[in-house]
Amino acid sequence: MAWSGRGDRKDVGIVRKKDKRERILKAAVDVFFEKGFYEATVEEIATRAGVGKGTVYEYFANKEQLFKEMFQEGVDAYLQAIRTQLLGEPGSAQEILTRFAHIHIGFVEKHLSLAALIFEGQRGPLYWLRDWWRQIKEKKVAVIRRVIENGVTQGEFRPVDPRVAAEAFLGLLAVSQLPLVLQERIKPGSASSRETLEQLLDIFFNGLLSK
Amino acid sequence: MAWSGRGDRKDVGIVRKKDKRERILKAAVDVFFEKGFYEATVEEIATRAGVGKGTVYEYFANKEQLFKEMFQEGVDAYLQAIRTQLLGEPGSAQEILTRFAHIHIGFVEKHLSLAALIFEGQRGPLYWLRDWWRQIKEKKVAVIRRVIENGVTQGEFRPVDPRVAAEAFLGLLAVSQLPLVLQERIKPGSASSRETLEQLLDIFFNGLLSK
Amino acid sequence: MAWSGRGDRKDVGIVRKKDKRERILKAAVDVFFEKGFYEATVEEIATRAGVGKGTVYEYFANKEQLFKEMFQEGVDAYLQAIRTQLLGEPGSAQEILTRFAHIHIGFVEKHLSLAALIFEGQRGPLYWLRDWWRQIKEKKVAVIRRVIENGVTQGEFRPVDPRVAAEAFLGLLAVSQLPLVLQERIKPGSASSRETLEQLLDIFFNGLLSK
Amino acid sequence: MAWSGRGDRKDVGIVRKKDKRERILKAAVDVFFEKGFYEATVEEIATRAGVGKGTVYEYFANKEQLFKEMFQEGVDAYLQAIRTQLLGEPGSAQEILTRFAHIHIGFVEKHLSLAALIFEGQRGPLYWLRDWWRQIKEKKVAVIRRVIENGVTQGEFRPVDPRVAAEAFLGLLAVSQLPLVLQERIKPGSASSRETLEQLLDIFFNGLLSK
DNA sequence: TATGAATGAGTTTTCATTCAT
DNA sequence: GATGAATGAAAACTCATTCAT
Repeated sequence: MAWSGRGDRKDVGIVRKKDKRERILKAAVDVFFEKGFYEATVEEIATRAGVGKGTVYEYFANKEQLFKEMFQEGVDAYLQAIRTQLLGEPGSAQEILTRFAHIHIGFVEKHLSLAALIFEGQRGPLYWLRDWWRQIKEKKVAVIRRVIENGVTQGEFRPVDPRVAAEAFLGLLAVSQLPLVLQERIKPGSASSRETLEQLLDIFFNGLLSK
Repeated sequence: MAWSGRGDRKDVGIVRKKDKRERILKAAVDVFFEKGFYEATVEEIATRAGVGKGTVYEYFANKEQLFKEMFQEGVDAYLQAIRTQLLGEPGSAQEILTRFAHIHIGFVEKHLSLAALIFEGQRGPLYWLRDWWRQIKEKKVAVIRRVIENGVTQGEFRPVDPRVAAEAFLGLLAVSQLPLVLQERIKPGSASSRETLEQLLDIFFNGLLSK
Repeated sequence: MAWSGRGDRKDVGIVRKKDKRERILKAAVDVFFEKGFYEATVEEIATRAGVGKGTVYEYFANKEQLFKEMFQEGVDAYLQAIRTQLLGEPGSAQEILTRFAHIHIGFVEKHLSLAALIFEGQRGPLYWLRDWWRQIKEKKVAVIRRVIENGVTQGEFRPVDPRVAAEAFLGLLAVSQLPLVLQERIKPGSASSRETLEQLLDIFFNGLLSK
Repeated sequence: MAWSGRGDRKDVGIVRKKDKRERILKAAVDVFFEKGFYEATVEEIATRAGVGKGTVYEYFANKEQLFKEMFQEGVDAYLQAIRTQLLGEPGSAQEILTRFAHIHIGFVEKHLSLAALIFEGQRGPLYWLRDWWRQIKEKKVAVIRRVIENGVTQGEFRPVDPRVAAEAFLGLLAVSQLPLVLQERIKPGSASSRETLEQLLDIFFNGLLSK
C-alpha cells in the first residue's frame, strides 16, 4: 500500500506497471495537500504521477473518488500503524497513551502531506468530509477513552470524564502536530514537535494523575 | 459592523442603502459556511443578500476579497470581544484564563458559522488562509502566553513553557468548540460545550497549578 | 415564435435582447440538421447564433434540453399550422386530405431543416426520440383516421381499415418530402415535390389498377 | 456471412478463429441498434462479441468503418435475398410486387435490428449515411419501377409515373415495417405487420375510391 | 448606484485508437 | 494474432467577472 512506508519500485528502471495506481495516489496526496481539493486539477495530478490524464480515470471513477480513496487509504494506514505498534507490551495507562502519542506523531512526521489532509481536515467537498472526519475522530476517541477509563478504574488517574479527557488528549496531539502541518519552518530557537509533545503530555498527565 | 451582535433593524421598508455591504457580508458568512469557499457561488450570496450579482462587485473586488474581508471582520470582532471583555477586573491567572475561555466560547456560540470559518480553518484557498491562520493563532497565543507567564512568575502555576501551555490551552478550547462547529446535534445524554469546557479547564488547571 | 414564418427583428440595427433565444434556436435547427445531434457542438451553435457559449446555457439547461425544446417548438408550430389552416371550410374527405397534404408539404418546404429533424426522425439520442416520434405520429394518424372514417361512412371511400389507410396516407406524404429532406438537388428533368405529391395522391385516391 | 440466415454453429467449444469477424459484426448490429452509432462504444461491442477491444481493430479500421461494413453487408444480404427469391417464377406485375413485399417484410422480421439500421436510417454520421441511403433507395426504386413500367405497358396498371408509383410502393412497405422497427409491442387487438401489409397492398393495388 | 445578461477561460470526463506484451 | 492498459483530443458545462443600461 502506498503509505506503508517502504520504498517503491526496486527491481527495474522502467516503472512497474502496477505501480500506476500507487503513483497516482502519491501524486494526489502531494497536489491535494499543496492546493486543496478544488484548486488541484486532475491534469496536474496525472502529470506529476507521470501518466496521461485518461489513466487517472482508469483507476478512479472521478476526482472525488480519487480523493476519497486517497483519504481512506491514508486513514487505513494510520489505523494500521496504531494497531500494530500500540498492541505490543501493555503497561500503565500513561505509558500506553504516551506510546500512542509517539506513534501518532511519528506517522505525522513520516507522511506529512497525507497526515495534514487527514487530520487537519476540511479540504474536500465539505459535506462528505465532515461526516468522515467525525467518524474517524470517534474511532480514535473510543480507543483513547478505554485506556483512560482503565486508568481511572485502576486509580491511576483522577476521576474524570473519560470521553472529555480522551478528546483533550487528542486536542493536545493536534496542537503538537500543527506546526508540522502548517509547514512552519522550525525556527531556530523553538522546540521541535517532539519536545513540545513531551511538555504537552507533561501538563496533561499532571492534570490527570491522581496524587 | 456585521458581527457586532445587535439585531438588524430594517425600519424603512426600503433597505437602508449602506446596509448593502452588511447584508452581503452576512449572506457570505452563511453561504461560505454551508458550502465552503469553492462550492459557494457569488450568485447565491447575492440572492441571499437580496441584491443583484453585480452589486457584490460594487463592494468587493472579487469573490476572494469578499471572503477575506468577511474573515477579517470576523477576526476583528473576535479580538474586539476579547479586548473589551477580558480587560475588566483582573484576578489570578487562572481566573483570567477562565474568563477568556468563556468569552471565547460565548463568541463561538453567538456567531457559529462565522466562528467555524475562522477557527476551524481550511475552507478558503489554502495558500493565503494558512498564513492568516498562523497570524491569528500567534496573536491569541501571545495574549495567553503572557497570562501564563505571570502565573508562573507568581508561583500560581508550575514552571512550564508558557508558549506550550498557551497552545495547549487554545487546543483545549478548540476541542470544546468542535462539536458546535461540526454541527453535531448535542445528543441527549452528552455534556454541553460549556460543561465540557469546564472539565477541560479542570484537567488543564490541575495539570498546571502548583500544589 | 421562431418558426412562425415571419421575419425577425425589425426595429433596430442592434439585435434585440430577447431575440437571443430565437437566434439560438434557429442556429440549433441548422446545426442539428447539418450534423445531427452528436456531431453538433454547442460551441458551433453558439457561434452561428452569434452569442457566446455560455449564453446558450442561460437559455437552455443543456444540449439535450436545447434539442428537445427546438424539437417541441417545431412540432407545436407544425400542429398549429395544421390546426389553423385545416379547420376552415370542410368539404369531402378527399378534399380535406388533399388540403392536409398541401399544408404539410407547405410546412416542409418552408421549414426544411426543421421539418427534416421532426419528420425524418432518429437524430437525437434514440431512447427519448423514439417515444416522441411515436406520439407525434399517433396524433397525426388520429386526425387523418377520423377523416377517412367519415369518408368510409359516407360511402366516399371503399370500406378499408381507417387506421391503416391513415398510415398509408402519411407514408405517401413522407415519400414526397423525402427528396427535400435528403437535400437532393432537384434534377432538371425530375418532378417537383408538389407534382410528385399530386401523383401520389392520385394513386392513393384513385387506385392503381385499371378496372 | 453474418446475415445469411443460417444458425451459428459453435461446435468446437473454442470459437472458430475466423468467426471473430462475424461475431463482431453481429455484436455491432445489436449495439448499434440499441444505442445508435454515437452512444455505442467499441468497448461494448467488443465485450458482447467476446473479444478484446483491440481485436476489433484487427478486423476493422475504425468504428466508422465497422459501421459501414456492417451496413454494407446488411444491404448486400438484403439485395441477395431479393435477387434469389424474386427472380424465380415470373407472374403479373401485381404478383411480382406482392412477392417483393413479402420478401422484404420477411427480411425485416428476420433481421430486425439490422433492418432497422438499414431502413430506418439516420443513425450513423449523417453525412455519409445520407448518400448511402439515397443509393440504396435508388436501387430498390429502379427494380420496382421496371416492374411497374411493365405493368403499365401491359395495361395491367393505369398509366402512372412508374417512378412515383415505385416510391409510393416502397413508402407503404416502410409504413408496414415501422411498428417492428420502432419496437412497438403489437397490442392485442391490433393487426400484425403482415396483415397491415396486406391491407396496404390492397389499397395500393385496388385504389381507395369506390367507383 | 444597481443590475443581471452575456461571456469564455478553465475543468472534468469520455472514449476511439494505439501499441507493447 | 489477440489483448487491454495507456493516452489525449475533444466536448459539455460552470461560474467569476464585466459592462451596457
